[in-house]
Amino acid sequence: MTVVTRFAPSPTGFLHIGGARTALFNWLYARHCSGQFRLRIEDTDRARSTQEAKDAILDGLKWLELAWDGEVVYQSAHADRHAELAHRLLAEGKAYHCYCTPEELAEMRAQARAEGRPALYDGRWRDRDPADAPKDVRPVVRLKAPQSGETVIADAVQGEVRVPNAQLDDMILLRADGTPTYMLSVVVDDHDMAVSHVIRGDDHLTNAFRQLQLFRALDWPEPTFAHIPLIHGPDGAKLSKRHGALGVDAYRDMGFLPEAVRNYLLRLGWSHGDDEVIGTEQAIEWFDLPGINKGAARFDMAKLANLNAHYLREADPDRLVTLIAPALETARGSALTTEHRQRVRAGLSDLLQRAKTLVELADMASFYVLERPLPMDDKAATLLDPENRERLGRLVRDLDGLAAWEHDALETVVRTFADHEALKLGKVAQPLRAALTGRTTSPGIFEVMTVLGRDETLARLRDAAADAAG
RNA sequence: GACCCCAUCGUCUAGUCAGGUCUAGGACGCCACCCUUUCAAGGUGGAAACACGGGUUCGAAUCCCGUUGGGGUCGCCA
Repeated sequence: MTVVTRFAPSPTGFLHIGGARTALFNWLYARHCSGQFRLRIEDTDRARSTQEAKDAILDGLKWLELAWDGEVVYQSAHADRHAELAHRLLAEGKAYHCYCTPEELAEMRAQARAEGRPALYDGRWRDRDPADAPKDVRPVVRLKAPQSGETVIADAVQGEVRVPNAQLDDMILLRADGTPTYMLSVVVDDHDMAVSHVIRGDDHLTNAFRQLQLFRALDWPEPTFAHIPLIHGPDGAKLSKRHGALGVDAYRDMGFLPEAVRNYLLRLGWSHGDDEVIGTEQAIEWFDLPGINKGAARFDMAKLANLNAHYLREADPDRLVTLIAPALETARGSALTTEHRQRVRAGLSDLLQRAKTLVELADMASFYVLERPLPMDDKAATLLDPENRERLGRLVRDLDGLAAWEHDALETVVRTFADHEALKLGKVAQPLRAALTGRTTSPGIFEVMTVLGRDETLARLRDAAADAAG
């Protein structure tokens, strides 16, 4: 049997982090089984579905590099097919018309609740004579679900879960206006798309029982269900916008790499022994449904950042330069020259030991491409007092005479200079750093001088020294 | 309220199904020290958990029951 999984979001908002994980698990499982990963947009609620949301979902999946197989299926396109099956059920006596008004239903629920009973439809039109039908009410179509016994799901993640059928009422298949409901559409589409494994958030677990009843009424083979736990916020409550229910685009903007997000999401609720860093190929090989935990996991930005730092260091340097180039151009206010790119490229490995995100990387790299005179942050400006500026002026003369502009030679000159001034190296290195980078923290100062090159280094130092004179 | 699910360091988790090898392992974060021109990175070390109560058993983190806590679902939404 070919494994077919699907990711089926409703286009009512962005692709949030929980949805991204659901998509990842479906993608991974399909790849692991050499099967198919399909994408279906559940846009049957036309009032709430938007084009922006559809674009955001597609863009999010592309950014995460979770490619789907075949064409995107839009559920709304199959409404006729869905309705047709409801009519088939009606003709077979497996469904019936219900003439309850919304008000009547609300009253029914309120009363059931008040009496401590489950808030369900009581099936009052199930076996009633159609001749009783009121002329002024358009009926909905409900499934004639089993009333006794229990429905059992052998869930690949949750295990065997059973619910008494008395807890499940006759769900609506077709609304009063004749359009299909989600419950009907999902089952028909999953069948028509030959979906073999339904992997989704466990907020759908209770829906699964009703869907199973529908599959049976239709005499269709049942898919395997796998309900994965939801992701919670750091405080244990449902993930909200406040702590991470952001669109995946927000994570991209925060400077995370898609491979890092994938690895993080994979480890959230799934594990393979003590392995933490799991690349995509490895993930495809190892991923399986039984490894998924049943409990909800909390989202932890610090761990994502740690993983991101790891993938940043493993990433192709040229790719990183390309990724941070826009931010660097914004910082300097104009396009980057080839020399700028080369400088950033040369300084990258050192920068990478300090950055956890692309945003941090771009920020730390900015001094390599900024135009003179270099802007100084407060601490750097304070450090460059008249005494230190004059000292830098003297250092420029020693540096200017240097034959080879290399790391070790530069270090020798600066150390010797510090000795002559009877200072510890740090007393010279810090002002030097301020003059060269505009900040008090940066990669190793000799590394900076090497990457900046003789001309730019001396020019920046003269800028600082000149201020002492003026 | 009804139904369903879950419960190991602050967090993600290994171990649970097939009880002993667990004075409970790893990772992130945190703390200390080392390294050091700053900040990091790196190295070394450390604090930190089986929710609680009953059983079953020679023996329970592991099995059973209960309690508590958390989550999910109860729409002519998806």
